[in-house]
Amino acid sequence: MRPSPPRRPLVALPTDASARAKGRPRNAATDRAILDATRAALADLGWGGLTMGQVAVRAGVAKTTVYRRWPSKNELVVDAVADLFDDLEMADLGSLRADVEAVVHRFAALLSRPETQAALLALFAEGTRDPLLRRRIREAIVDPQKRLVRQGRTNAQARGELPPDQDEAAAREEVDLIFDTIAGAVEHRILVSGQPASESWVRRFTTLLLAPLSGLPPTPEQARPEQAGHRQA
Amino acid sequence: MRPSPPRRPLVALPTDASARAKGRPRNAATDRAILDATRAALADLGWGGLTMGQVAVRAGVAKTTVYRRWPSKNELVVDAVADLFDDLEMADLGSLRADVEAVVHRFAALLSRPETQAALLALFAEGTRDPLLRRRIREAIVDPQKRLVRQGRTNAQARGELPPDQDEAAAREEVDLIFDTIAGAVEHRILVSGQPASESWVRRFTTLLLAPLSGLPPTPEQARPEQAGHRQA
Amino acid sequence: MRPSPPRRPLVALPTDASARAKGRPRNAATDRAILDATRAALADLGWGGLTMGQVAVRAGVAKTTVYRRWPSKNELVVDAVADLFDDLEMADLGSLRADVEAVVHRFAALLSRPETQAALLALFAEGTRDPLLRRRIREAIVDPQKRLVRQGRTNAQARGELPPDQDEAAAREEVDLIFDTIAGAVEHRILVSGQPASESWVRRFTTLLLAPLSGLPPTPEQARPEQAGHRQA
Amino acid sequence: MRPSPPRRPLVALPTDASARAKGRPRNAATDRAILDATRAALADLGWGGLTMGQVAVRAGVAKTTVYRRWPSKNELVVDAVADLFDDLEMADLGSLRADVEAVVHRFAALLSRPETQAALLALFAEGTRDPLLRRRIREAIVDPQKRLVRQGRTNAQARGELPPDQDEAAAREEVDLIFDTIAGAVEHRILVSGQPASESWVRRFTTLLLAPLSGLPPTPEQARPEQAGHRQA
DNA sequence: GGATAAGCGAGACGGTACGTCTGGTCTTAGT
DNA sequence: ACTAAGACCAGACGTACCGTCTCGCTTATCC
Repeated sequence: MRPSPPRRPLVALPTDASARAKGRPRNAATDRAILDATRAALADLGWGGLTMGQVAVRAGVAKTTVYRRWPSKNELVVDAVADLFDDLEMADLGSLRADVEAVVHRFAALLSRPETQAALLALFAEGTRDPLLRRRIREAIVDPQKRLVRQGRTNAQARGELPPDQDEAAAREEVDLIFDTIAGAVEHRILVSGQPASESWVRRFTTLLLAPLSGLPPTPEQARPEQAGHRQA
Repeated sequence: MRPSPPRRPLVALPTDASARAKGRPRNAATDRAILDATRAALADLGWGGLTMGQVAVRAGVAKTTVYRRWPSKNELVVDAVADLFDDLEMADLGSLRADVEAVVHRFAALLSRPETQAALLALFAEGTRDPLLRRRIREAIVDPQKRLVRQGRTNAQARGELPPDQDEAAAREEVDLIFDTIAGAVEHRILVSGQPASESWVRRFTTLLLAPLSGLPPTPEQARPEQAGHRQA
Repeated sequence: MRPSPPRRPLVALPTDASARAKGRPRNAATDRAILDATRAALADLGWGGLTMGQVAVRAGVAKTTVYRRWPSKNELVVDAVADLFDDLEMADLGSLRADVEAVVHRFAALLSRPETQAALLALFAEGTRDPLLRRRIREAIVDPQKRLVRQGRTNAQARGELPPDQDEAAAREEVDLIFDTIAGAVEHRILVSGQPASESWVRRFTTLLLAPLSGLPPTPEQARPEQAGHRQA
Repeated sequence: MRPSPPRRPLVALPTDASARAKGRPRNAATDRAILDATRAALADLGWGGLTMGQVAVRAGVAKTTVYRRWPSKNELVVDAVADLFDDLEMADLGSLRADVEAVVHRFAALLSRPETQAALLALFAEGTRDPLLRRRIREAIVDPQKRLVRQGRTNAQARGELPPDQDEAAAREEVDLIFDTIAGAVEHRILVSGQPASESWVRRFTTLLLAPLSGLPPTPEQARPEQAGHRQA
């Protein structure tokens, strides 16, 4: 759960624990209720149908109380959705391929939830116009996922499947590339093409991703029709 | 430009040239004016700021006239944006790598236009809830791009860079995978991460895509720190 | 009923009967419904409880429709209340005293209606700050009453009870004085002191008003305890 | 300044000097600050613009503090305005006419102050619906003025200009009539008609009021155009 | 060439949500 | 007990668009 600082939810919050806030303190349970209501409303009504008033009603709270904590629908949804992404974790299953497949599956599962579907692209679309929102999205939603890529990399390096980083900047670019490719492909597959990230699709996609790692074709049982000597266009 | 049938712009349009419409015919220039106004408004105001009323005003046309031709903002924007994608073409530059890089560049250029940025993700987001809209998006925007992948494949097969298709279904799955990967990665890079698809990024991404094609490392100048010696391991 | 011109309800309305209004014409019945709803709401809820939303609901009309015709509560109430004053008429009962008593009674009756009570003073209070509103109140509500004084005067002059006007300006000042005195006294009696304008009170008040007309005491049956023998002292 | 009882400013205030209040005593200066702030805000913003919050801010005091002392805007304004009326006093200038003119002038001067204008009619309007408020207005504002009429009467009786009261009830009715007439006429002149109570107007109005006292026309220099034998309609 | 029919512009209309404001109550900490 | 500060609920505010409708007018084809 994103914290909900007294006045400026977007900036760094020193919250000088010493400086006790004046006046009546905010009800912490209200934050949870609002975020839950937001997710429920998103799943029910979609992005377009989501209104601050609806959220307030569902949370059993006055509209002003919602606005006091989140200045707009965008910020609110960022936080509501970010919660969903907090659960993502990198598995360490003993091989890079297994780890990648696992994370792709988890990401796909997340994108299949109605509240995520309703919110994610709409949020990205808004972020396109509003740099502040984009930054917030990045911090709350995108970067935590990027962390997974980094961690998977580190794990693989520890196992000797990948060489250690030599150039810091190059490593970062590599992570960005891998990340954009994974996230973009899965999102496009599920949200735009509207097809599920099936077992087989995930296997093929992982094969594509890992191809640079070996001059050899992947192990036979994963390589299906497309593998015969040439893999793709 | 999408044609604009008298009543049902979404379904097949017989337009039995024989059955001449009764009453006063529609002004064809109005279609163009509306679509242009839509794109301009998108670039200026973004998806959220775009309203049918604004479009009408900018097109110098009555609101009813817009509604008569497009039943809603969604449909209107699909058509307005689809026009932009009509220009995409597959180059035939003599090598698969060159062709891929070229098409990625063109796609990236398209996604950098303000009207595309404002519209594309928002449209996809709406499509998430409305299957009809999703189908329409697919037909008008996504599939034409998929065609590029198919064509690039065919070209490469003609050159001998790729083997001929053996299994129809497998080939289709292959195309889908490649397409989702390219489209998703570029969209994510530009629209979500907010970074340009630089020369270098495109090169590295293409290398990733084409890796399965060879047990050999890519040409030296593209091979940078991150893979040195490990591609073949 | 105050007319309700298409856009500027406050200014003179040429309404070049020739220049047919563009667009869909307003529904005339809606004007009536709104004004009726306003009076009903005033009587039920008082000035403070009256909201544009309530009026709209009671009139079975959208809030925007109310705002389209009257820009604010003030203007709306002016018109709604003005209707009530349209009924006031000067009787011609054969004597100035009878005429005055009749008009005072009618005015008092008007001020006893709940909708008038709720509205009149509140309206005057607002007029205190807003010169435009004051002018509008004067035109729609106050002046029509002043007309009664003038007409009563004319009638009395015709009967020979009053001498003809000699000085125009003086006559106007005289009318103003009489009018402010009558209106003010009745309003204060009913609305501030909260006591009814009883038969007896009206008689005594009329006596006070007409005293300057004669050096003689008023007719005996009206002269009651409070003046017996002392008027002439 | 109205005293400010610990809890119930509306009811009788025993303030048993013996019964010392528990806890921290109220700051008496705060009462003054709040009432001053109320008058200032009234003059600046008018009745409609006046809010408890505004008053609190201007008085440099917490909203709760205001509410603790005055349960609502109405009560607060009654007290704030009542202060203004405390200054009214009956002069004793040697003749009834002079006394009446003097008191009318003072009353008119009071009604010309912005804070009075903003408050008085609005208060009366509210009183129309709320009997408790009406009573409070009467006690705090209206009755003190009525006292002036009584006192003027007594003075005039002492001088022999008026006969002594014979019937208690009749005298009271007489006072009420005179009072409603004076107060009403001046209020209407200034607040509704929006014209000043000029020297000349006051003279003519006084003449009207005093006419019953003599069968003779008033002294020549006061009797202006309108006096020639007949005074008015 | 007059009937018929649709296109078109203008604006009324009933709705819904907006984001803000105020009122009045409450809940804290500090005096 | 009191003040100051601010959270909180409730609900009105006036505005913006929505998508539909009702007009008067125009512009075509068809009989």
